[in-house]
Amino acid sequence: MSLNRQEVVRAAVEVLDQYGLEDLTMRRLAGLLGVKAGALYWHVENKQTLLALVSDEILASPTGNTPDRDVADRNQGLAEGIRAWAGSFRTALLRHRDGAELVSSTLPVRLGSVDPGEPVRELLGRCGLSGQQRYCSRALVHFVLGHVTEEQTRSQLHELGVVGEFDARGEEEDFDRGLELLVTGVCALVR
Amino acid sequence: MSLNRQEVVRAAVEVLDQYGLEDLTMRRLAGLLGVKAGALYWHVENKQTLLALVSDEILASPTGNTPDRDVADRNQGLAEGIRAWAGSFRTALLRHRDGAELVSSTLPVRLGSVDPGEPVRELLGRCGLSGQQRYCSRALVHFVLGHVTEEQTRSQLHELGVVGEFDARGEEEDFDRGLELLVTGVCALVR
DNA sequence: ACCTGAACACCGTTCAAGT
DNA sequence: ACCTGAACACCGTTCAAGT
Repeated sequence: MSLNRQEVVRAAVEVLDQYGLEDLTMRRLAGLLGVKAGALYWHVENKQTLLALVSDEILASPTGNTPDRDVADRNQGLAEGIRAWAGSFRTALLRHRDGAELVSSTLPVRLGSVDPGEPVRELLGRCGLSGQQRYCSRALVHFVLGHVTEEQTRSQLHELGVVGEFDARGEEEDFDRGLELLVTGVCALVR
Repeated sequence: MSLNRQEVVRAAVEVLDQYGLEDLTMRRLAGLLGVKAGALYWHVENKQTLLALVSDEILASPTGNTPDRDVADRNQGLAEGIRAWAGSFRTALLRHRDGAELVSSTLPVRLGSVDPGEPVRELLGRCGLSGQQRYCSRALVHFVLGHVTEEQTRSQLHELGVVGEFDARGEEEDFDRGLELLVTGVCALVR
């Protein structure tokens, strides 16, 4: 029974969840798969593309946070659409240890095939903001990734006993209120 | 003539600018200083704190972008104050190769002593938004770091001939317009 | 087709021992 | 006080050779 790309990626997600991004090494992954490190290079070109595949897996997983399909068709719909997108994006990242850091590191390299900003650009297009899609989606994606990266880093530092408090409720509040700043800004663009 | 902490940090900034964050290794840094790698541990406790010191150096450097002192005292002053802060923050990051990535990685660990969000919290306080300081400054810092990280990564990929176009003018436009979304959102909080 | 063995060129960090 | 030498326990990647 031989390996294939999918199994390698799924095992990588397991290593990520158990040991974190820092300890997601080719040798450790090979160990979990009962194989030597060199064998992995038959299935993936290098570590960077493997990380891009893991990133795609994280972003492609459904979150149960999907918006009502027909809510998003005017101004109130724009705000709700952005909130729903941001919520499910954040949820997807939080599902895996170091999810936000991994996606952040992998995104600008453009090796992955899933673009988390795509749904929000589509939404903006439907709301008559075709000329504002690029910079609005960039701002929104950066906000979510930055916020969740900080959340996950702090929660891990807390678990290691390094830092004082970690208030999950407060983190979500800050996320929602910070997002609302962008929602207000985007909605103000609509005539 | 023996080394000291300051010289180590300054040499680290040189290595960063010439070789990038990935190649800022203790061995390479030691080489530049004419010393063996182990010697560095007499001056800094470990690599992570060294990176925090480098991050502080980057953030502490003046940018010539400082705002007019007495513009920032009402609503128009709030918007202008945020723009000035964001501009000088971005400029400081752009002064060094991988500046944004370094600061991002170092910030949540809280080993550094310079907090880039501090000036903006002070500004918000002066404008009657004391209850909104934390989440507003977080959103602003995440936006700037995320945007500049993407700018620097893309510009490097472009130099390596990996990716198509890199339009510095367009990047700055996206930055300004994205920032304006947050400026609008923050200003809407003022009664 | 898929994997092993073994190497190459690196890492960060520690620590006895030197001066 | 400050640094060397040498080691420890790792990395990602390549590639002849095996099956």
